Amino acid sequence: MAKELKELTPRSENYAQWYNDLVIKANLAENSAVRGCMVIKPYGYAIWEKMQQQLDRMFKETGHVNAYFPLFIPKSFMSREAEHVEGFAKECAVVTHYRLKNDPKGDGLVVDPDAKLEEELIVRPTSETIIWNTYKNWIHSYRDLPLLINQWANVVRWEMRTRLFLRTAEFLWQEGHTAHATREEAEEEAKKILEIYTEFAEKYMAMPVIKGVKSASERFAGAEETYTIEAMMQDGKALQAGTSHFLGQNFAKAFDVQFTDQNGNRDYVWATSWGVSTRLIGALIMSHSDDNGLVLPPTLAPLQVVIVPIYKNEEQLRQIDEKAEKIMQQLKALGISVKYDNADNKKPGWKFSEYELKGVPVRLAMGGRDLENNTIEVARRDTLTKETVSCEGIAHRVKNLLDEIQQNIYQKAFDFRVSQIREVNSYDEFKVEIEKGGFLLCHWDGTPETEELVKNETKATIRCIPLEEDKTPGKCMVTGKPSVQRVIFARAY
RNA sequence: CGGGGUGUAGCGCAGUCCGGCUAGCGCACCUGCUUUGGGAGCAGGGGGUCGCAGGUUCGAAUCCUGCUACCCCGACCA
Repeated sequence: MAKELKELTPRSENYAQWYNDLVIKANLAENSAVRGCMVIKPYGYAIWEKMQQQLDRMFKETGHVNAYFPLFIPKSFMSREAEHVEGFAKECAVVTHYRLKNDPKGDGLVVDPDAKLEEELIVRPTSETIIWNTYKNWIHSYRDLPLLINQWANVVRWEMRTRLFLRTAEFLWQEGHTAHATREEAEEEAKKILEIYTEFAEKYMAMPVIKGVKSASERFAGAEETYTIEAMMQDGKALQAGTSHFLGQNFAKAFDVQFTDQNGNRDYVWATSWGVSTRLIGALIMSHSDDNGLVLPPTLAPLQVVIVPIYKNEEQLRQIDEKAEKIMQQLKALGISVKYDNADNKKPGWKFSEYELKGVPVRLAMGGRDLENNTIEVARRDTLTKETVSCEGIAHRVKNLLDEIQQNIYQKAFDFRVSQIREVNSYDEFKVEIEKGGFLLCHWDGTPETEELVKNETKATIRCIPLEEDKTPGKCMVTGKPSVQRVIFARAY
């Protein structure tokens, strides 16, 4: 498999296959017995836990709290907000019965037709409806606002086509749902969350993203504005990494959530919702990995340092054990996660490959030569380079190296993205350029018709209307009509 | 739901066109010895209702019929 993996370079046409192989080989996930679902294996889940911890900290620092709402949503709730129904109806799993029984014909278990639910239950594809139905009872006065709640949960969307981490039928995520007294405050909340997602992506995932708003047709079902962070994978395709929606008063009106303000006036509350999912693990893999396997940023790596002994006999191993133990203590004292792998049923070469595959940022190796010279070999995963250094001050050296690796991984991804972004001014040029991948900055007349045309002819969509890029007006590349600013077109996952 | 493909050991596959002896290979697994600075070598061993059902035949993984599961490409999407 390792050989096959090498033949599938990250930028080849077989990129998707490479990705799946890598996920499976690195022991992150596998397909489950349930169509379109995945089993997240311990190592993959450990990465998710690191992400959760960091995000949760950031949410709490900004005044949010966690809660939990039901998995099942009465069907009638879904139909309350017209656009929301439109957006999700086609991909809902539905519970219709609550009991099985033995088949009278002896064919095993069958659904008991007598146990039909009066009202079907939807397995949540997202929780806006059931949460707003609950908020109705929680919000009466301006004193109850703002309500800033996040939920860590699983959701189900019955997608036609699935891919490990990127699009599974069931996935894990966090979804924030907030209620505010004013439009301004809700809009500010949506933007604040976008900033949190951006910081998380860039600082922790080492993945540069572009902040922007979605065009009307790509907007979340039921939202007035959808903010997004868009990342670029190593094959030049775009991946939506997180979204934050300003919902206006749509859900408040659909679920009749009103409050009384300081002046005694009744009004509907203003809402936001936002989320990131286990798709981020996919984003992490596709942003940094190479032919040797995962490359994880130190801040999210479940294991930051591994120490591998190389020995010819028991006596030598004992000596290495002793030195390694000391180094481990020093590293742990600096808050670095470290594992000493002295299992004797695998050879060093095997371990080297294994930890590279799993993306452990720094590998330390100690053998007979090192014992004599009081040295240790330091290998870094991002550059695949190694050097032999003195054991003196090794812990601080490793700590600095981890920071350097974090920085380097980000810079590499950033430089790659810069090389893959270009301005395109005519539709003919666009058709040629889009085949090369990357983000194309183009003028667009702002109409869904033009967007649709481009999508049908080139499979490229508007990833976002950037918030912080060049705002110079121009003319639409397709129709020649006026355009307020360039938008990003790309093919996406 | 339209178009293509595949079901043979835990995983990956060959064998199928052109029926034939005990169904094979690589990885993984077990045992022993030698090894250990980049996925070790040698020797031995275990593991299969060849997707399911029926048919043709002296004889079927192989031919025929029906069924079924999964994968890929499209419409859908975080």
